[in-house]
Amino acid sequence: MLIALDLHDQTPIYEQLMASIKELINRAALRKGDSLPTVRQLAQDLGVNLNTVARAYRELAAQGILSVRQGRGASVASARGRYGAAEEANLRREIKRLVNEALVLGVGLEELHAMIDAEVHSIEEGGS
Amino acid sequence: MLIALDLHDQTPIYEQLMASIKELINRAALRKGDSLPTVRQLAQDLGVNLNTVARAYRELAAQGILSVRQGRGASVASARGRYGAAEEANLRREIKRLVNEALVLGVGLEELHAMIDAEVHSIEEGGS
Amino acid sequence: MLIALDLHDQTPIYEQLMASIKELINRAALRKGDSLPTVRQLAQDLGVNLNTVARAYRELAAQGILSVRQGRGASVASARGRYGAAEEANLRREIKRLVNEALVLGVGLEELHAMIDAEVHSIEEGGS
Amino acid sequence: MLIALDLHDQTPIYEQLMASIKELINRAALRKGDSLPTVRQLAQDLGVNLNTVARAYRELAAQGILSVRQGRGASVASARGRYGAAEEANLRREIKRLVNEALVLGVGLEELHAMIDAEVHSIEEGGS
DNA sequence: GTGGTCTAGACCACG
DNA sequence: GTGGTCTAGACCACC
Repeated sequence: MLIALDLHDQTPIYEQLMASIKELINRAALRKGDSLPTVRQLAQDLGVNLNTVARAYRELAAQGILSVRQGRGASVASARGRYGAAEEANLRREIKRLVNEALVLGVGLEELHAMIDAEVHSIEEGGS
Repeated sequence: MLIALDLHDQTPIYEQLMASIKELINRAALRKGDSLPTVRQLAQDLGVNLNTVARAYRELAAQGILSVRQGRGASVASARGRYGAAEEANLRREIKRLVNEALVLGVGLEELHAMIDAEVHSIEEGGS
Repeated sequence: MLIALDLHDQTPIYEQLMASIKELINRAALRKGDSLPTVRQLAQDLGVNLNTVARAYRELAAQGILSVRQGRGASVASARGRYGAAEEANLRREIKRLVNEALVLGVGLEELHAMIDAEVHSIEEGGS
Repeated sequence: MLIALDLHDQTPIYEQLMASIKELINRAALRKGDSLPTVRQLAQDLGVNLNTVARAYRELAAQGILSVRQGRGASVASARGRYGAAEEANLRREIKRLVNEALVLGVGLEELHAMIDAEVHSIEEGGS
């Protein structure tokens, strides 16, 4: 459960936390059914407020990624329905944004694909 | 100069504006040296605050994409150096985020590449 | 006595249990005077905490649906008075909530009635 | 903009707020594109904390019902996509719960339909 | 001046 | 002991 937050980064802490947990799931450091640290524990470990962690857990639960229940802690949801229209639209928006960002920087299509592959491999191999 | 802002989207307007201008450059609707509308003009056309447009121009200039000179308006920078370390780090961060988002949604690597290609083609052919 | 709990659902387990027992009564799988499993038995079968089952039984008894006697276990109350003001107020509150939820989703009045009929039929025919 | 909260009710204030806003929309007291009070204003009017109102707005925005943007306040979303699978599943769950609640109370199907119609009419005519 | 985020700390519901 | 809710108050990003 190694999670690193960058407090200098301007993206909200709860979003960084959500991204980190998603990454842990993708690299199988967290598997379906696994329990996550308690809100209070993780908050203390990371040096952030309890509510910040709670919000991350809550939103991940709303996305169907975590299963959070009162008195029982949080765990990785054991099954997921296919993503909904909202999620797909959001993903396409991010892709569009990324592509334009890359092209205007002079990063070509092939180079972009290569960077993505590199990132995927880094995730699958457990590197950070 | 067709720019469409999505007021439902919760990304800041100035960022949407920056993305739109980058897209126009990528699809060659704006070429190197071309002039952009004045801040006041574009703000009025889009119905947004003057400061919002000014910020978009300013940040694009900081990225070396636009050239703004006092009293001469803004234009597409005629030449660009290779992107710097900050831009590359930023691009990699966005890639990492996108990849984790896709994987956790159940979108596989190949599907992701396909979605990117589709987006690139849509840009190159001038579709929105 | 087939009771299925959905651990993904975020409604409290004791409430799910109460709803399940009510459903069993409505579809006549449990008839007036029938005995229910002991708290310990049901808790073990469902893999939930003993207090959770106890609370469900206790609240159902408070609603006049179950009859619990010390040392004799729980059974379906053999007769019920007409529902009280508290129950009716509660039902109306739930209806109000449901109607607003449906309308704002774009589910019209007729569609809502149809969904209710479908649910009732599913219960009467013993399907889950 | 008359919103009444019941602080004795055990349902969370932010959920009561969400329900109230949905009701105002359904009875056309709030129409598409209309602005809502600022978070601070409404919090003060209702005598609740700013964060409580902010959460209600945020979750309504996540449901596509409100459009909330930094620096511009909140407004009723002018258009909604068809509800997703999650919303429909949730609605069906609430219906199932309501039906079992009614039947076990001795409220028959016709009576239930009548209560729903009464509620809808009360909403459409602007009564509370 | 708008909403967004974060903190600190309290109390409650659930298991 | 778990997560959920609420409050009070601060600071920041955006328009």
